[in-house]
Amino acid sequence: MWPSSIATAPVEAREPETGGRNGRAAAIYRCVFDAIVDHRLPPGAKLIEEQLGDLFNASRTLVRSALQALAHDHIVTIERHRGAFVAAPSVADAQDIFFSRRLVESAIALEAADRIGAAEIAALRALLTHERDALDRGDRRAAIRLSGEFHMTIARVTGEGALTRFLASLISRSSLVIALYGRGQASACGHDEHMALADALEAGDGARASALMALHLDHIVADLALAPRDEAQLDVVEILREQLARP
Amino acid sequence: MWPSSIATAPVEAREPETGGRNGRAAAIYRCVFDAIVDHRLPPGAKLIEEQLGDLFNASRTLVRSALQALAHDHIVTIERHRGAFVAAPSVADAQDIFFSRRLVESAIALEAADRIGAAEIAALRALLTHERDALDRGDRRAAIRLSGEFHMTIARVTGEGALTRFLASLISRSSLVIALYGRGQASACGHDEHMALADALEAGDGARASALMALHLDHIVADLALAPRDEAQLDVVEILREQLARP
DNA sequence: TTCAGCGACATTGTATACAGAAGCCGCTCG
DNA sequence: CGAGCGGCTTCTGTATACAATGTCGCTGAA
Repeated sequence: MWPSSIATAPVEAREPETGGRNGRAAAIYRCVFDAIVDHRLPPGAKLIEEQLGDLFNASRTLVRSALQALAHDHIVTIERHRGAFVAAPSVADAQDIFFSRRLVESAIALEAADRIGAAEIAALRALLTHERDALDRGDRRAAIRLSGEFHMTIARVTGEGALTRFLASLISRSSLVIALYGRGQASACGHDEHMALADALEAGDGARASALMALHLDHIVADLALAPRDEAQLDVVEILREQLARP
Repeated sequence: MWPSSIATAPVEAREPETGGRNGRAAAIYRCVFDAIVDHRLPPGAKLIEEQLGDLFNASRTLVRSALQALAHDHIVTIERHRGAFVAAPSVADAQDIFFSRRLVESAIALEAADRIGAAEIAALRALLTHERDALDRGDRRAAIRLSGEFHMTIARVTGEGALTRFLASLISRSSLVIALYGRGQASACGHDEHMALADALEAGDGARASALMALHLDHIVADLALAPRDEAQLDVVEILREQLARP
């Protein structure tokens, strides 16, 4: 009675998740989003409405709309009467992001191992090849993007829906975390683990895939330099506070 | 030990998640949000900007900001040049929402069993008492809200972060699904299962809690009347499509 | 009676104007 | 010479005006 297409139909294919806005605002959203995720706009960078408006030949109205959507995704922070800035996740935020990813992605891996098909395996292998290339030629930017693609490809095996979108949001925030706390090439370098993950998925071994995924994310977070930034300034405050507390 | 006010506290007390907006827009957001989740505004209801603006003594600017935030949460649908409507999740959306909840919440239950403390157990028990009361006096609205609170309380054992917010969003969308597809008292009626869940958590039996959670959510979805609404119209389209495909 | 065409109305999309807050810079005074 | 302060500038917050577009009802003819 009900066509089977319902099961596989994308839950929301049309909307690029800009907060419901259309065309022009979405373009601004996407452009700024890409710039941030690609580390062309660093955390903390100020995003001035009129500036962006001039750049996109749009009024502040549209720019604000895009900025609000970005703020909703925690990619941008809006401070009252101060403006919008590229988000700078705190250490606690970073831990939260990876805690969430660990929980969600290990469950996804378990699920995906049962459902994954040949085409998807092939897609994963292709991504791994590109990732290898990017690492070989030292293209950090591409490596990070491909790593995200890899994780998203696994997630999409379970369908395109709320969960996938949530993970996409976590992955883009991860990019910010890496920009802030990543050191050297460590963070993009789960390449071997990615391969092991693809193997486990291909073997249909959900339990192993799930465990590998958890481990992989643990390693990423372990490789971060999770110390608070702005040490100098923070230290001043801390030192003064300690000084005052002393008898 | 635990103030009873918790029972009536909104699902998401701290951050109204309005896309970073402040004060007035957040108030509009919250008011409309509550009205929708409490089934005072039915799915499909049109939300006219100027109307809401008059109601809140605010200009359309603020109303739009709130509506966009709601749209981002998929509580409201914005159609270009047509306006904003209370979202009416499709059958596929409903399945997606509960698939996501099942995956996330069973993992959360596993985690929470290890971390839950006496105070949190007590909070769960208190919620169950209130839920019992609500069911006894046939207060469907309260029962649904308390059920959501119960799930959120478990989630909060694992911390307050992205994951908790995501679940809050899924739970509010569940409320819409129940409004559309819920039949009788079935959907609010996981009361016994909630109790078993609390027991498992108290016993620290993560595996059992996780399994119970998955089962519980399966039961909720099984109790929905997941048939497409607007059957007449859809049938016409379907029939014509079949007609055309015929040789 | 029904349906197509058309036009007025209602509602949203976008731009802009104005007000208010926060930060900055130079000025003055100790 | 340095610190405190007041005006100025810049940017955001909100309202409103105008343009674009969809909706609905009316009219007229088949």
